[in-house]
Amino acid sequence: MFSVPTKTQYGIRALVHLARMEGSSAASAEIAKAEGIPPKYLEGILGQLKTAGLVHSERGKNGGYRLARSASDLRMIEIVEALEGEVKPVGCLDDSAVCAQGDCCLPRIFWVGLKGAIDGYLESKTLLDVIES
Amino acid sequence: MFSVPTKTQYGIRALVHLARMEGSSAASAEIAKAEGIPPKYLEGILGQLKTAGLVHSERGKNGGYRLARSASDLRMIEIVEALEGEVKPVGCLDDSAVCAQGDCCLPRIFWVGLKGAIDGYLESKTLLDVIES
DNA sequence: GTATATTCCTACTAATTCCATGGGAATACG
DNA sequence: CGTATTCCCATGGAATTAGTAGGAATATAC
Ligand code: FES
Ligand code: FES
Repeated sequence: MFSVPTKTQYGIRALVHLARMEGSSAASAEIAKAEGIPPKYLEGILGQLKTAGLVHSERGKNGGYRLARSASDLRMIEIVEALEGEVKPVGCLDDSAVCAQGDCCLPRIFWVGLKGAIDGYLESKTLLDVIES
Repeated sequence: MFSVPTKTQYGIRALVHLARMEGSSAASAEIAKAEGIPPKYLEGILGQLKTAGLVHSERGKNGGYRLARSASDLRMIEIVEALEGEVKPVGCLDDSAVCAQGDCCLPRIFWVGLKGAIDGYLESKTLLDVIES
């Protein structure tokens, strides 16, 4: 239950790798080899992280990726949301017209609480916390 | 991200329904109709809940299902685990020989923490809490 | 300016998991 | 016996996830 897609696991491992480079950049293929991630797959993952503004990239020879901010300023929830979208246990979180209960569905309140518990944890941790734990 | 399978949503709705019956039993088809759940699918779900010991059943005419315990003594984590298995964000939670980091993988500590946050919430809530929220 | 290393883009395939449905056997009641 | 119900097993379709493939664009080095 609640298994995390490989995409997110790979993404975090890649960012951990970058965070340890102390500002210098690393090529996608280099990270892939070091971390045991399928190279072509990682390219796409880093692309998503770039779109979200979490990493910067330079192309051409000697190009590569580096963190857009310091690891201490990068919350884990940003990474998760960049790769998989918002935490949303059930589709009806916003949409109250779905369920038999109609207006005030009891289970929904429970799910909202679960989202809060997960979001709270992910917001409380930074990439630096992960590296130094 | 972290979407909950319909099976679990249906299972919880069914248990909420049973909890409101004040001890008397309800047939699977009856619950399915009232809650808008595919009838044949619900049969299987209730079967799992029975195997886990959360509900009792009687078959034959006038048979049906009822809660095995009072709603206040039924933790939500028991329901989730009965239907989907243990909360396990990544496959390598136990198994330390998976990742490139080898022995002490940093991301793993992060995932263990996430499991703790989710489990903590699910353990803190009972079926009665859901009904009375 | 040519060779090379790299990101970037789009499309495709393969594998896995999720979501049910179907048919009927076993059981209980009256 | 007839009916209502749980129970068991197998199957199929849909959706999501995981990974591949090929090559265009761009920067550097010589
Ligand atoms: S609105 Fe989501 S379960 Fe009722
Ligand atoms: S052991 Fe799970 S990511 Fe390293």
